[in-house]
Amino acid sequence: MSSTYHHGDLYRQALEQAQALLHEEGAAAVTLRALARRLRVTAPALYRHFRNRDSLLAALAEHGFLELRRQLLAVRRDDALERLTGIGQAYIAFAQAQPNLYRLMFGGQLLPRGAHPDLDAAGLSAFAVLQQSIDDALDAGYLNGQPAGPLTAAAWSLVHGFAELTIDGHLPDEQQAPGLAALVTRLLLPGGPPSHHDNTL
Amino acid sequence: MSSTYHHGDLYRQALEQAQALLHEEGAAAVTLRALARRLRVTAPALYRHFRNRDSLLAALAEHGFLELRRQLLAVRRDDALERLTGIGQAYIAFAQAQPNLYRLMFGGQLLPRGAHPDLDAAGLSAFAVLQQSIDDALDAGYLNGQPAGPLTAAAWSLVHGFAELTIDGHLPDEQQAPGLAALVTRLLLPGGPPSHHDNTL
DNA sequence: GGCGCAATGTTAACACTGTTAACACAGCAT
DNA sequence: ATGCTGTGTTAACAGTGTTAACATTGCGCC
Repeated sequence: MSSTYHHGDLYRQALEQAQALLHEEGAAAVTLRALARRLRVTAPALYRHFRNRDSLLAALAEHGFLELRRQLLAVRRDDALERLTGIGQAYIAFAQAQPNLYRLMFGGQLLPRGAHPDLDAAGLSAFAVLQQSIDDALDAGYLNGQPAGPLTAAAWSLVHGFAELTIDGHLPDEQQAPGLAALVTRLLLPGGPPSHHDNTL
Repeated sequence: MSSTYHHGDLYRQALEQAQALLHEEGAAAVTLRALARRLRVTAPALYRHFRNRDSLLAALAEHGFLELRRQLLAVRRDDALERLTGIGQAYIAFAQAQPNLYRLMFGGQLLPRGAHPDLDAAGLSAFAVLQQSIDDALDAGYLNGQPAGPLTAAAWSLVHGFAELTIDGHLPDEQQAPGLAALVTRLLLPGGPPSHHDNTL
């Protein structure tokens, strides 16, 4: 009827408004009908652009992983070890700035893996940044040459766990001071360059 | 009409079947109507025993925290440091054995904190076990006398993060070998007590 | 320019969900 | 026995994802 029968730009605007909904009210509020209302469009219109609701959520999470990767890549330090801790802090800052997005990315709502290949790929590409920075730190002689695999798993576990516990309010308030993030990311590391360590494979 | 108009035992059976549903199909499948069907009861009957669906989920999560606490308390070792790593591994084992329950407990679906006081209390009581074991390790001269607060935050972050990443399949498969859990829980720790010379207590 | 097709919207409908109000039965205390 | 309280049922409402059928538009093509 009017000039707006064809929205013309619905996919992009849907993603934007869905992001807004997610950020403001959480994943449960990202409902196809609510989203449609915001866009002044009927709900089935969204099915022209998303296979279903899960697929919309997966797109949001995928964007989240790409943005996380971007923010991790933006961390530049001369020293490899400082860059590693900087990346850890950037990771935690990302989660704390967008808790609802972060919960969607890791909340296990989009499992099983493989259901959304693009999402899996985006997640891996973010993970790769962390992995690379650990490899770099090892190459620079840090971390006592511990095996890279477990080291990466431990580092990611630490920042991911800390991020989740803080945004969910599971840690006492005093422990959420900004400085603690820095401290925690450093705790993993041995005090300095090569000293003896009795962990072995 | 029949002898089963009054079910007599609905609260307990509802919790049991809800646990089963959660374990088998995840939190999204724990629906009041599905639960009612399993119990051969109509959905509104459940409202005599639970304020609403969230409150049922909170009860499940609360039981989860109490069971987790029980399993952590069951870890007994002579050495304080060994007990600490044992607790870390028990924590991870709990999450891996009941991933859907663990995700409910930490998925942020039951926020904000304060909405379910009993749940918060149960969570704290589980956390307290970990905290106590760290205090004990510090008292025994381990962990280089680092400040207990950040140390606890880091330890919990590590095990929680590792648990979540593995149950969600975010870590490469090879890194999920059973031994890795042990290795990761140990990575946090300095090589041992400051030195091997005077380890009194 | 006009035509037809593909893209993209709408309407109507179904099955499912949480939730509430009104009603019905059971058992226990008086 | 009588009535009260606990616990279940029935009926209904609003909101959700999703699909089928239909309507409109814009663009390529003659």
